Amino acid sequence: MVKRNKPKYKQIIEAAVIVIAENGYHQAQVSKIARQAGVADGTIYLYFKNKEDILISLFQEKMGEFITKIEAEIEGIESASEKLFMLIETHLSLLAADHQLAIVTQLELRQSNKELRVKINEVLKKYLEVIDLILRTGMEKGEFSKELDIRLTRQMIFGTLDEIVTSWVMSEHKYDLVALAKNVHHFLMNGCCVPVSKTYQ
Amino acid sequence: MVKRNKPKYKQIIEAAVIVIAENGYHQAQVSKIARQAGVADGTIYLYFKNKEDILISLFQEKMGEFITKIEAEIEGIESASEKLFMLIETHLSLLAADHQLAIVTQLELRQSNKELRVKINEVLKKYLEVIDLILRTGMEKGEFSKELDIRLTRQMIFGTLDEIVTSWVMSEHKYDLVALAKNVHHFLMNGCCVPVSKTYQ
Amino acid sequence: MVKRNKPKYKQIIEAAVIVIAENGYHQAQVSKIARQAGVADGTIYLYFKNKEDILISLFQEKMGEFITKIEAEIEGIESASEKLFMLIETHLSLLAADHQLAIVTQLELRQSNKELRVKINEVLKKYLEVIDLILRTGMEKGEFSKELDIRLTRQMIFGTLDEIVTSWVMSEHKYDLVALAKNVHHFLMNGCCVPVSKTYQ
Amino acid sequence: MVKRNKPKYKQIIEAAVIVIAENGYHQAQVSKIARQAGVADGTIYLYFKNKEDILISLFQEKMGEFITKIEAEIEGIESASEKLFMLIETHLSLLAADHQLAIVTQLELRQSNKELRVKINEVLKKYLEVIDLILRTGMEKGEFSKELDIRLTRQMIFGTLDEIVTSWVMSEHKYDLVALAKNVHHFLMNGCCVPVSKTYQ
DNA sequence: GATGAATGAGTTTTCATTCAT
DNA sequence: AATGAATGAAAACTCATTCAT
Repeated sequence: MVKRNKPKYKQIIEAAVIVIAENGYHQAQVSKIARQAGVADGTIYLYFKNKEDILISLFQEKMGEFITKIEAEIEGIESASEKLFMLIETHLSLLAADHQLAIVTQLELRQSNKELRVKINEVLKKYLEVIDLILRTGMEKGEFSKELDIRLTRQMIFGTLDEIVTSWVMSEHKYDLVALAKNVHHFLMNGCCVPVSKTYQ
Repeated sequence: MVKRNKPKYKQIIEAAVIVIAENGYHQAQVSKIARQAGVADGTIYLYFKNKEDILISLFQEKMGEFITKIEAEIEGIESASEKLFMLIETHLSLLAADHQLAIVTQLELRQSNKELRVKINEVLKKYLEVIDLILRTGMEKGEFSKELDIRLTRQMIFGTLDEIVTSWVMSEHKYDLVALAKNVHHFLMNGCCVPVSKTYQ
Repeated sequence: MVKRNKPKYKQIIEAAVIVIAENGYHQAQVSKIARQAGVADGTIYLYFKNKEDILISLFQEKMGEFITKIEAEIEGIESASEKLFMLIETHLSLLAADHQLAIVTQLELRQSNKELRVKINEVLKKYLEVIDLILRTGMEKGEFSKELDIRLTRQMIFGTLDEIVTSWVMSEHKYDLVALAKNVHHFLMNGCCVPVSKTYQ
Repeated sequence: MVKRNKPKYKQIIEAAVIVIAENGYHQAQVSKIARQAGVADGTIYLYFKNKEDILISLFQEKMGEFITKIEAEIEGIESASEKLFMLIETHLSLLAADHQLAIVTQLELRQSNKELRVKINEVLKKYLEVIDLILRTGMEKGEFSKELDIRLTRQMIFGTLDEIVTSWVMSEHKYDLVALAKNVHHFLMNGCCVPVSKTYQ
């Protein structure tokens, strides 16, 4: 049985989310996480190589669930545009539903050192590939412009979503994040210019 | 004469940019910055209240120049769309032209604690207001959709630019950042959908 | 088991006495105390909140023993005058027997900041209460003048003893401190005037 | 003209008294004293060798005045006992009349390092000699017991006075210090025992 | 497997003093 | 005589990680 499936593994990760959300990245000492998890400091090191490993594992676990859920949601959908809408809505819903996780991923984990963020980016790649797939599908189906620069478009979609969620977290969740999905989708599909075609309709 | 205008003030800030870019945020000790600036450790504290104050001042100075230059570029332009293009191109140009500054603002300063980042965000607001102004102008002139949610659109534009520059920095400046301006502008104006109107024209 | 009873607690306090006596208050760095105690610097902070806490605890422990011993010595004695003599002799004996402690309490700890000295004074209060008790007993028994101002008399007795010990420490323990007890007691009982009564004897 | 007589010399010493009384010994930086004195930091060093020299000079000047005044008060007095009373009363009066000076000499200057306190003790010697002289006079005149140990008695008198004033300063001058003179004198003359002789009178 | 006491490296900041003007 | 900008040495404390039990 691998460590990943033992109860204390998840227990420690959940404790880390809570401790980081409540105390901030720099005040999330290993001993605090251990206390929150109800284990001894040393026990942490039976499940994780070091502190950084807790954070990477946290991100992997949470991002894994995140991607799985999004893929499940968009699976049966035909239209690329609708797939994109569902990705946006699920992205916003999942983070709106878990304030602590949102704080940890949008604010706190970004304070980690460059090394850790490189590893986080590797985990993120899987999510970016989901976006890429939607884009390629849309281009093949003629829904999206054939001239899209995939990498650039993916960066813009991800950057857009990320900034929106971060702003929402920094505003202390004052407004309804999910309600923005429709507008976000419309912007990503049509930009901010006046829809010329419609004026001729 | 205020400290801000004394030569050592700027000298220390330039030293901080170099030291942070080369060593990373967490390895940028005050003594290293002092050595780079060619002053004694204690001299730093004649110009800055504490280490955090160096970083905030750095961001204020650089962001101030950044905004001033962008405002100068877009000033005489009539069309909001062209203003937006110029903002994008200048944003990318300025950071492409100063690799060290790009590393510091896109990667290193984000590792700072929440307190510092809150202060950084206050400085950022002035830039976001420039974007807002372009959006409002464009809406009034009929160039941009009248239904734009200003806050949301501004977040998407800034999030897009920020993610593009960050990706470019993390790729270690492997490609031409400024060359992306045209595509970015097109995406922000038209989104990723097939330009329906044009097919009917 | 509370920290106070763990062996390292006392070990660190004894180390602090030695280091302060040998190096002086301002040269008694935490790392020096740790080295003398045979523990790591960090271990100090498992037993003491901060450096000041070491010094307060040192004073509390030593003053606690001091008072306990004096109370034990004077307990069975009937006469208030003899109680006072025993207090004087024990006070001088205990400090004469521990040169290092005498240096620390008479000279070095007085260099501490006001905050620490306020806390030291709180500990001292318990000793002053022992003096008060002797004075009240003596007044009730008719041994001491009924017109004594308790607070003032206590201050004079303590001030006398303190100055004598301090002078002895500053003289670098050149003479026999305990031998002074008899004269000190006589002075405190009779003052410096000619014993009028005796002239009539 | 020696420095001692130049106006800035006294000006700096007065500034030091004020700054130390208001801020405490450890918060009395040279630059603060300079500002209070209305001179530049560097000017201090035209009048004093170093910071310690300010403090020693302060003590010398103030103690000099102190001794001069006390000597003037006791000069014409015949009786040693009355001389002693006048010394006590003047000692208490002078410090009661200058709260700032009392704080500085009783509390703040004692935080200085051992080296400085050794020099302070040298200045104190002159005062102790005044006490010694009274004692010797009294012994010669038959007012004081012929068996007095001069050094010890002087220590007890000084220790008594010092402790009384220190207690008063620490109580934040809550009671009338000078009013205690009579009782203090009576105690120093007769001790705390019941005046046996008088009962026979 | 679990514990938790012990370790020790590493950095910001203050402030007395100097000296060119 | 007076200035005040510049200097640079020095120390408390935290916390990730280990390892004997």
